Amino acid sequence: MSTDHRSKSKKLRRRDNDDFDDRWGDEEDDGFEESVRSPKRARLDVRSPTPPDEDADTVDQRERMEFEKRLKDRDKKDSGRPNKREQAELKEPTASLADLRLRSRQEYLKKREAEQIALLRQQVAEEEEEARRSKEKLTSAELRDFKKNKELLRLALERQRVDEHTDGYQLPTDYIDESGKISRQKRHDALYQRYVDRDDQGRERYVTEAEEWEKRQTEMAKAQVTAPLSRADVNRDDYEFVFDDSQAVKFIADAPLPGARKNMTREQLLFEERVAEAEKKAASIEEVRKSLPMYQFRDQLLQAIADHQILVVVGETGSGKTTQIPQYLHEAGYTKRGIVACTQPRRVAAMSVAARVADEVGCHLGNEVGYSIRFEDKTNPEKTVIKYMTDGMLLRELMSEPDMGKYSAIMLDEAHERTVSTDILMALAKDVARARPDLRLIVSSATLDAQKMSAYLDNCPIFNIPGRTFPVEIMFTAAPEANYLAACVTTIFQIHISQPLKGPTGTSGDILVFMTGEDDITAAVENVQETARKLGSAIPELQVLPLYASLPSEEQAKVFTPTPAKVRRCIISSNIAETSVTLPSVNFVIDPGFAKENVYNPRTGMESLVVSPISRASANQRAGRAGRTGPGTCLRLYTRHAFYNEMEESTTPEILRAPLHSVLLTLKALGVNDLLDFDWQDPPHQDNVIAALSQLYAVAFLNHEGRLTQNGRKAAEIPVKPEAAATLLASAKYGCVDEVITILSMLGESGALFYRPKNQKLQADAARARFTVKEGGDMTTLLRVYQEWEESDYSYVWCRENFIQQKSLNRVRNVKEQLVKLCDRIEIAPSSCGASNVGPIMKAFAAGFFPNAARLQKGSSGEASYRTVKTGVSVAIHPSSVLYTDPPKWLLYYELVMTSKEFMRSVCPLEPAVLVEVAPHYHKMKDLEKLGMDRKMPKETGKSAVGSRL
DNA sequence: GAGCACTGC
Repeated sequence: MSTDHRSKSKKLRRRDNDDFDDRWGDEEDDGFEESVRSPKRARLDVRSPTPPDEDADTVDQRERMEFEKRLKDRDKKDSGRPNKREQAELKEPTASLADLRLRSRQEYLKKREAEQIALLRQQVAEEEEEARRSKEKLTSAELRDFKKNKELLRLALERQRVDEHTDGYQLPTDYIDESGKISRQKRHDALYQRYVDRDDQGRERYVTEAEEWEKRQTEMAKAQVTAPLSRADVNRDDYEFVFDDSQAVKFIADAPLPGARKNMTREQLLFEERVAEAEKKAASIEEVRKSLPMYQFRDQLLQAIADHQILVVVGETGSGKTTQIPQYLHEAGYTKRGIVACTQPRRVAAMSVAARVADEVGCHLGNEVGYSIRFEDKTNPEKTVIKYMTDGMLLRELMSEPDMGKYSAIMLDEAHERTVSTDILMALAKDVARARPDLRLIVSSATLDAQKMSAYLDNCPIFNIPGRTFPVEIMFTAAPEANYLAACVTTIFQIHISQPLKGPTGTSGDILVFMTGEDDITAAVENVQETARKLGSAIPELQVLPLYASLPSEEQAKVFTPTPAKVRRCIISSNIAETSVTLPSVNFVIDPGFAKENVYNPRTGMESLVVSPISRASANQRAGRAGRTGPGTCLRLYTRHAFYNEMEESTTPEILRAPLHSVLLTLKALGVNDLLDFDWQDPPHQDNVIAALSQLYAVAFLNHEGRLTQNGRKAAEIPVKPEAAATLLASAKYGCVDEVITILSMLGESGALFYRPKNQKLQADAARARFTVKEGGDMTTLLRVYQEWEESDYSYVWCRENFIQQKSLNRVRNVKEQLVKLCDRIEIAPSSCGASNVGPIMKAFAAGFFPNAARLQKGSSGEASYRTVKTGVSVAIHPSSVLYTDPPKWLLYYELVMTSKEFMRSVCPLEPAVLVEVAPHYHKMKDLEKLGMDRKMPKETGKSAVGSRL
């Protein structure tokens, strides 16, 4: 086709592969149609070569081709105005693609409605039964719920009846003419009004939605194609990028990730899955529980737990360990002696698993089975016997109850993820177990780490439970890929073109691509969309969706909707899809082998996000995401050699990468005094421990013996970083507790607070500038944002108008409420200094953040450069700060981050005299004066250099 | 004039 197109596609070209593996993109000259289902293709397709939905596909294809032929014929005939008969025919809604899609959607909705009503009916029946059984025990809230459901069911049934009588749709009265009949003409006019177009001679012609779409796409692609593309028209030369064999990424198959269903033929797998599905539908909860791989090991497991105080359980995904083990312990009577706790690294996991187990046990969530996470405690002290909780929550509980007295068994789930909290809990629980022989500790781990975990836990036995996942075929590239973004895009289309839309067992053939961050994800999404657009109707529709944590919720929700029929979905995601989010319809995973990792430098106190290669454990976790609902394929954009020789076995535990201030304070509060000799699974670097300890000493949370002071004990209760806790404690003295609490809550979210849509950057910046309160820098500006939101009565509209993420502000509100409650507990009296009174607030911040002081460097041309007082590191104000354009001589920073360079994020101005006043043990006026003087230039010049920037 | 992977209290 056009050279223009060719040159564009060259951007995506990476290297010429002489020996091309015919598993991918081996088009012969037998045309596109053939190649899609060629027997050769079936080699990659380890499952059935003829998918079960083939018939539907062919029918649709035929309809589509017929439709396209009709369109073409009509275009040819269209030299004169169509006669009446033709016109009528054209106006008749033919089975256009849009119509088909709409119809299938409607059918789907209808089916779904029926299902929902059936569910609701069942629920109401159950509730009525329960109400009969236990009238006096039900709370009024429950009764209200029951009543609501009943009403909902009544309305739904009523609506259904209306539908039955009126053929589903009602036309507005406008479409009914004077005689009371439905006017066909009027209706057609309305339907096609939008699509009336004029040809070059100014004659009217009707354009369907599909045509219009094609036209738009063709124009946008600037392709020199005049007729709409159809499969038959595709000239392979035009689409070099997709069809040129030399451009395809070459993959080599590796031994598949076995899954639990190894050694099964395709037919067996198919059969198994059908059986499983049938079971799921028919079986009662009890039967489902018995069908889990766990069940046949129940007695053995309970015996092992009875015999051994500590046990490592290796339960693969889908084994049901998280839901079943606590129930088994309950059934075996452990809950008579105390609560069975199960920790999770994530809040959603704790909530959803608890809900599931409550369902299985047959109780209301929050009674016998409950969960406890930050901001939400859904347990009942008298009733709850199985408690799911986040690891951090259990750690916090231990501060007031170090012997874990109320628990009879503790299960640390997902311990292989090695969060700081799980690591510390493991060490503490191991210790407590020595003193409490009745306590049972179960640690769940992945296969890879089980040995190490067991060695750490006094060589306790390892209990293996098989999982229920499908095998995943692993492919490596033959040679390293230089540009992983381009390689991803190429691979996506290799899959899309060569693989059937549906998996062999009827599961969806969706693609999941792992990218490092928002930027890459956006770029990849645009690239894939652009390429798909150029190909037009030559390929099946490809729906591309991004997924990452800071994406607005409504955008995120899209990936959880069912993939439409005849469409392949391609989700381009950050690491969020590795553990936090499960996408069941994924059959192909593309793994470039990178992720962003947080690196902390204890010497400078600087954090940075670095793109680094992932570990083998991570890579296998990613691959496993392709085998949730059926056998899958994982395409790794790195070589087998790199996998085994260049990648680490497992991800560096968080404790080796994170700042330790808060962790050490927590440990001290738990009574651990000798930190360097603490029984770490992986001891943190000494530099880091020492840096953290000296910081805690500086804010007087530790005394010279390294013991917790009274303030330190209070600070350990406050879930913010130690400098912030010190600020909060100091605010009582300066009478600005309320303001400081608000600011500290805001600072935690300040990064994700403002959003700047690409097309409204100026408006967003203007809205943001409106909040600026220069005297107190970012701190008072944040205060003002919160206060205005509060005044708007926490309005959603207000957030939208000011380009602020409401999700973030809601979190701020939660944190603030929690801090207020905590202040009451640790006896900090509420006080307020008034919004316009910046002085006390600045003093409180200086009292907590005094180690984070920086001095403007003079003589530096261009951008204002600072030097940190304590470490002498060269840093700059982050451009998102309100002080960026007006840098003060002295300032305090909340945190240091390294991105494109070293930045201070969230800063406030500072008087050096205040620094000496609040921290005389740390800062001496003499030293500060020395810093303020410049060797080369007199003081005045420095000042005017700043002044000239205004 | 920059930009934030993901959790958790």
